[in-house]
Amino acid sequence: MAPPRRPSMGRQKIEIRRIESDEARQVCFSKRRAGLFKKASELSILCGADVAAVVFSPAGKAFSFGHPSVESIVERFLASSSSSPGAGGAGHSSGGDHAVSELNRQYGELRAQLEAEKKRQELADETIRKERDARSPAMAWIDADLSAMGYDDLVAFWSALVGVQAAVAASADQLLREALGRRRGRQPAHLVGGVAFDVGAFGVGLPPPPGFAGVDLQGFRGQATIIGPSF
Amino acid sequence: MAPPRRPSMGRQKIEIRRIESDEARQVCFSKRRAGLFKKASELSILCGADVAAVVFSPAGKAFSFGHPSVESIVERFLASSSSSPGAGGAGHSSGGDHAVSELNRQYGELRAQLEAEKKRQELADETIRKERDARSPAMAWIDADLSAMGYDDLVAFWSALVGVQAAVAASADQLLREALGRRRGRQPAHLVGGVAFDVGAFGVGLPPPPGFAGVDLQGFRGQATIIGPSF
DNA sequence: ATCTATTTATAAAG
DNA sequence: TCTTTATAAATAGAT
Repeated sequence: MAPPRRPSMGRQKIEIRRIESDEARQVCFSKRRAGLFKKASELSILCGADVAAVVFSPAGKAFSFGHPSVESIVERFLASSSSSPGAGGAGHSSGGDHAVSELNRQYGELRAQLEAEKKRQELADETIRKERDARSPAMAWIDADLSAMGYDDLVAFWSALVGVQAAVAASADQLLREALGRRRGRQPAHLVGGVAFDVGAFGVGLPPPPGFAGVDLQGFRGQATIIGPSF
Repeated sequence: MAPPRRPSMGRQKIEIRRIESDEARQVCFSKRRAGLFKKASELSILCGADVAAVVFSPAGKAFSFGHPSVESIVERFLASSSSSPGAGGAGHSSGGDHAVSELNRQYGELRAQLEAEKKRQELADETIRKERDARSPAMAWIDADLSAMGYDDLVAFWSALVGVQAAVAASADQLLREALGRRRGRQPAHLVGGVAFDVGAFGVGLPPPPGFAGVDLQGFRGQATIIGPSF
């Protein structure tokens, strides 16, 4: 039986030297240009750095990425390296048909830049979406770094929990009342003037319900996260 | 026999968003700046392209790579983008005027699109920043949509809160024990074998502490948000 | 700075 | 230029 030939030889190691084949070079240029801009974008986002990258294809077509913009970075760069005053504007005479190719160059460059922006945009939108999802799904039950809290913080947190419990109780009470009120009958005597959802009925000492029972705090160095059932 | 502990957890996946830790951000910046410049260099060699990359660290320090030189690329870039396309006029005979004006039209369109994208981007970034600020201030104490919860949900939530309180109590207890243990003296008799942070000491019926007292649930149609003191 | 386990980037091929 | 696949390269986390 013939060895089931791999559908691809996968990525092969290549020497870093000029690619001779025109086509292969063009393909590589496209891929790596995109890769470079992606890296530049990631660097700017991850580290809050200002980054600009400008690439001229062998054919003379310009592509660029810049955050916040190529111009601002270039300006800053020139200003900071102003030590050589002579570097300024070599008088270049704009040649005849040069204008058209120039226009083409700018067009291609803009298009590339726009693509980069769109990618960035998608990332931002994705981030917003994710964060919103993470926040609401009915409730991010609790996400506290207990191990990092000092005693005072813990006491404060405790107090807050008590407050929240009161709110929950009140809400449940309201719900019960409404439900009971909808039935025509008179309300049970033991509810009149009281709360239907008795706060006192749940002792603090009660064992936590399944799923919340074991909150291992010992040896927990990161976030102590307690996730409740998804509503 | 102990599992032969991995000497490293290896590279972990990370979200592409600002690294909060100053140190981690600095380390990442160094590594990725080097990576970016290497990629730029490879692109220029493999494809015979002219490439420039300029990076400003968050601290404002400039780094750059350029082939053949940053200045030459920048100059070329500025020359390309300074003149409004088509304005350069020089009488070039090639290509009909129609092609040029069409190119101009597309160019303008793209430029407008790009600007729109950038505005959009700023908005998105702003949104993310705001939402993160709003969320983190040590902890978004509780952010639950109580009014949307059914009775069962409320009961479940209540149970969760009880569980969290137990965790908080245990954490506080641990803290107290450690604090007491560090003093050389014998531990007070009333603590031996018990919990230093007495769960029972805080009745559920306690009035909520200032700032948590009034959680108006009646007539609340959106999210019931309770924000605690900033730690 | 150095070392790994992994994630990413990308060379080949379709 | 997209997609897929296999593999080289980059790099997050820890030391």
